[in-house]
Amino acid sequence: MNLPPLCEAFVLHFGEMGSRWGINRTVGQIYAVLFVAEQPLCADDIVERLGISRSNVSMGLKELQNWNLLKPRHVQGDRREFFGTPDDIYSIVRTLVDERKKREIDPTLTILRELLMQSPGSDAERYAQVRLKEMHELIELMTGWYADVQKLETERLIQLLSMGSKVVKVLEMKDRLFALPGGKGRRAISSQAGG
Amino acid sequence: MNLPPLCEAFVLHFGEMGSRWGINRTVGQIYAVLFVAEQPLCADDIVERLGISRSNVSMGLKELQNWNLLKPRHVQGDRREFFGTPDDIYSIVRTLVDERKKREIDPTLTILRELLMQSPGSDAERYAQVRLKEMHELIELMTGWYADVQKLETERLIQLLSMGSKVVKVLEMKDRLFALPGGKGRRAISSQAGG
DNA sequence: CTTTATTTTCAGAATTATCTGAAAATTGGA
DNA sequence: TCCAATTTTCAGATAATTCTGAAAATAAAG
Repeated sequence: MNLPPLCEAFVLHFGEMGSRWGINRTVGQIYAVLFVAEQPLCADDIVERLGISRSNVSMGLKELQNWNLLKPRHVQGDRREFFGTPDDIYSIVRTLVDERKKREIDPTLTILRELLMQSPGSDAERYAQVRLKEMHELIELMTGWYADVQKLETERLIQLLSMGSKVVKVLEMKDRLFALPGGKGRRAISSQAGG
Repeated sequence: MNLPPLCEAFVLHFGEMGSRWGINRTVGQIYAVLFVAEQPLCADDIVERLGISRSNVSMGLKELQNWNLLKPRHVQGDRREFFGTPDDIYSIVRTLVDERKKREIDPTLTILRELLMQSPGSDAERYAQVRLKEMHELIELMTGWYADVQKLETERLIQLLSMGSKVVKVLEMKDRLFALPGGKGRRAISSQAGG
């Protein structure tokens, strides 16, 4: 590997992590190299830095492009194609989450809905549906939260995440301030939650 | 596979998804079988349902236990060990997130901190540190949010997730109500966010 | 159209992960 | 203690994946 020690350490770790997330180690390393590179790189730059075959780099770049994780760049007077990663790290995370959702969560929700439509043919199936319904509701809750929060501009998102659970305190305060007689103010939330 | 069609469809899908998340397909299937089973199962029950070898089941169960994902159960007058999954699906997700954090996020934070302590020996390393710092701050923001939110009881968590970005509206309202002259009320949040 | 730089494809090699059966270890009861 | 039931281990077999080099495809420049 032909990289400064600091970069190499990061690239190795990132590749390792990638392989635990269902991403090919090499693809993770290619992404890491691009992430810490000040300038966009072409395929041969990556070959040189990682010491892997040109064809391997080609396939890796293709995969990363399928994930919308790369920014293609052109260098004046150079026929080769260069790639970089988005400057805004939040946009990287958004892309990652969106793509994983599309590939993994959405198909899972589809299957769960299909299975919940079926009429159970036995006690075993009836009980399985109870569990599948719980799972379906949980996934919907989490994806709903993400879909909503995703619309926020980054600064607002940071604000929200920084608050953490303190938000709940604010909600309680809001409830106290605006509660109608009989606690009507909270019912809208509870009904969404309960399922 | 010796399962009712509905269960089989779920088990197959879950195994497939598992393999995209760095979990062995068979381990995913074992978990899925336990998840939809009304009663705890012993290893041989799983052998029968999945049609895989006894030793494979043994290793799979061991791995799931390392992830704290199983509840060992005992059946009166039976020497065999039985396993189930927690009834509360929220506790399952908490365990999953905790374990992944422990195995993947925490070591990553450690490495990032180490690399950020080093004095850069070149422009390339100097720039890499800029990017690594961005990544470190983002991960700290997200894990901080999780650590905080994790403490909430499930009902509160559901409430918070159901609100999604509407929380921001409530925050804005709070700011307007309690802002000190000169906007002092928001500074605590902005400083955490900006880095 | 031809040439040449560059990228992509893909069959087979190399590597890695997974699975199995047989043997060893463990455990609870007699 | 011994025995029998059960679980775990692990070396080798099997299967899946990743990687490579060579050839094909593509595309810009002449």
